[in-house]
Amino acid sequence: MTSARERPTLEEVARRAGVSRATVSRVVNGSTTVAPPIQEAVRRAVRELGYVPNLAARTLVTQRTDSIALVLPETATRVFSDDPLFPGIVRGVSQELEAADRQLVLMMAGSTASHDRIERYAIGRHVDGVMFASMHGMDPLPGALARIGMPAVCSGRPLGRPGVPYVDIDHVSGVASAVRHLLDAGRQRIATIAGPQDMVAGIERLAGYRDALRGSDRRSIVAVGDFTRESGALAMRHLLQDDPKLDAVFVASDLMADGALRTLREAGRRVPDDVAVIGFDDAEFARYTDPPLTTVRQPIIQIGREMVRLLLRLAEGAPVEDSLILPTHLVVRESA
Amino acid sequence: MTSARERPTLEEVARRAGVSRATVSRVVNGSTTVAPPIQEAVRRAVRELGYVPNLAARTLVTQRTDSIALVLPETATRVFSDDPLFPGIVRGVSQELEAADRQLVLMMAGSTASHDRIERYAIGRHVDGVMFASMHGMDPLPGALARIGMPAVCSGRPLGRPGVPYVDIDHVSGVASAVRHLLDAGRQRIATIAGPQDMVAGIERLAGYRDALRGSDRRSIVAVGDFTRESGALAMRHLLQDDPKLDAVFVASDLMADGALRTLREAGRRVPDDVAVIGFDDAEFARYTDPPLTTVRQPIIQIGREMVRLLLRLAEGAPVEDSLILPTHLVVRESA
DNA sequence: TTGTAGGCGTTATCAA
DNA sequence: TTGATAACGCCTACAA
Repeated sequence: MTSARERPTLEEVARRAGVSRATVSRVVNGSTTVAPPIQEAVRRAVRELGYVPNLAARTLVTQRTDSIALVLPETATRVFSDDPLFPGIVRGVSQELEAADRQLVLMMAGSTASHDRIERYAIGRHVDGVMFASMHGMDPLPGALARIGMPAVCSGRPLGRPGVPYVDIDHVSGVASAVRHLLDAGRQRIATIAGPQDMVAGIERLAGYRDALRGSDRRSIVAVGDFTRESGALAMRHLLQDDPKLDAVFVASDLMADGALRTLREAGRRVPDDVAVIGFDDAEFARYTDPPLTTVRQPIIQIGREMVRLLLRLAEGAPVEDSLILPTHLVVRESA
Repeated sequence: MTSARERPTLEEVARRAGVSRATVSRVVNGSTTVAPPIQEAVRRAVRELGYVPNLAARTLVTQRTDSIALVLPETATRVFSDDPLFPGIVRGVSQELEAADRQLVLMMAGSTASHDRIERYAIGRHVDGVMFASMHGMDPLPGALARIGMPAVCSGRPLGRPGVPYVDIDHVSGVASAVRHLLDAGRQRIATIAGPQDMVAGIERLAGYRDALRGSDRRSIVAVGDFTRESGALAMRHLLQDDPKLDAVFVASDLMADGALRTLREAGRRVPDDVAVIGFDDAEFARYTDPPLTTVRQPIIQIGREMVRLLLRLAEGAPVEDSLILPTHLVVRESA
């Protein structure tokens, strides 16, 4: 109904305030070298006209957009499902970006088409940098972006040659602390439910489990899930079939651990009396499972924050380390 | 390590292909009025140089960005919590946007600062249009955007004077079907757990409940939550104190209904024998509650899709209706 | 301290 | 069918 289609430009503000475009630009961008009365006049003109800078024009000359993309190569459904890692990362990223007055652009890429569109978006310089999380397989995009000078960082070591800086946790030592806890408790048959083997978190935690068991005389008992609750429940059923006498299981994510807990309950096993269970992540809900879950905590919010720091330094041309590995620690509750 | 900092421009592609900038532009944008051999030469140059158009420059002249924002005035934590409405909206929006080859920019605005940044972002024309969902109170932003010619639509009727087109459901008739179901079953004391009264969904569903009860001789018994599971559990406790003999409760969201179910269980009430429970939304998990939840289904994915359709038509200057109201229907399971 | 002028990389309007 | 050329709106030397 209302129109006022045309948006005012610097030019018009300048005319109204009786100064040049340059002066208006200075005021708008907070330069201090403008006489106070003129500043005031300009500000009034800005207010009266409702002037807001055209970001495209500004970007064209400054070569920056002040916005940063976070790419999650997952469908919206999966991103918003109850996996607590996504909110954690997004929170950390948001906090740090807010502090730097940058805009977060969240992009989900569940399909090839959307993956391509994101590529064009980033290469087209709609954003100043790109962060990746939850990567599967060997995605060439981070490396490709880095190669053409677009700042990029990953959460989790990229598979293949890194090519871009990344923030990750020490999966192996995290898992080691969990397995050691089980060994110390005298558990004899320690199984694992591993994560998907196309993701670095899935791969490394399984490797960590194997490493940790090597020193003992226990053999490894493995089932593989995909980090969802359902896959955890299913994997637990398989483990129970493979070795009905198992007395402990290290699960590579809390969500899968929750599924495993359900299966154990249905199978009549008591936790931790018959079977000890340890998860990974220390998700919010881990405190409320039945029984409360012993788990390896990873500082997920901090991971998000560190990604941003890394990226911003990268973007301003500062030297950055190739990787940042954050520590984990075991949170002992009642399930083991 | 690698550099190749400078990105190739149209100019360089033109030089390499031995044609003018205009011709390159035509090829890049798929104009058919270019001779095949020249097209081929240009394409090769594009490939060899790894040319990708600078979006800011393009936007500056075309006045469009091909990306659309979805604003959720909530913190990341809340958006990613288990409320099934967010994923539903995002899925619907994504699907429709993908079909239109537009980029989705998801923006969360839990704080005033981020709300302001989003305002600048939108007014600065970083996007071609803005969709709002989960609005609280009387947010002036949608109306403000519309007034300056930025296409905007809402999910849920905006409080106050609309000012922008919106997609919503028929809350009142949805609630009516639920309450009628309870009345038909002979329930005598029908309570409600309402949603937050700064959101239109909270307000209208409560009004619907009151309307529906008016015809009968039942009195209304009301507690208010904020659409979270915890608030539902708490509100149910209050209702039980207010009227220990209540035999039915209509809950304004499935998440709150789940909380209410838990409270009822803890209080030793059988559902639906002692107390019938009806929710609203038909979330995924409503099928798996104990007992499975009778609920009012709203077509959440379709809401997302319709918002996009409305917005795209608005953006191309086509006439659009002021609002689109989608139907709901009662899904009867075991809780009522 | 303020203004002038050039240029950022495209698209679009003309002529040729 | 192709090529100059003028915008698009802004920032930033540089000059005054």
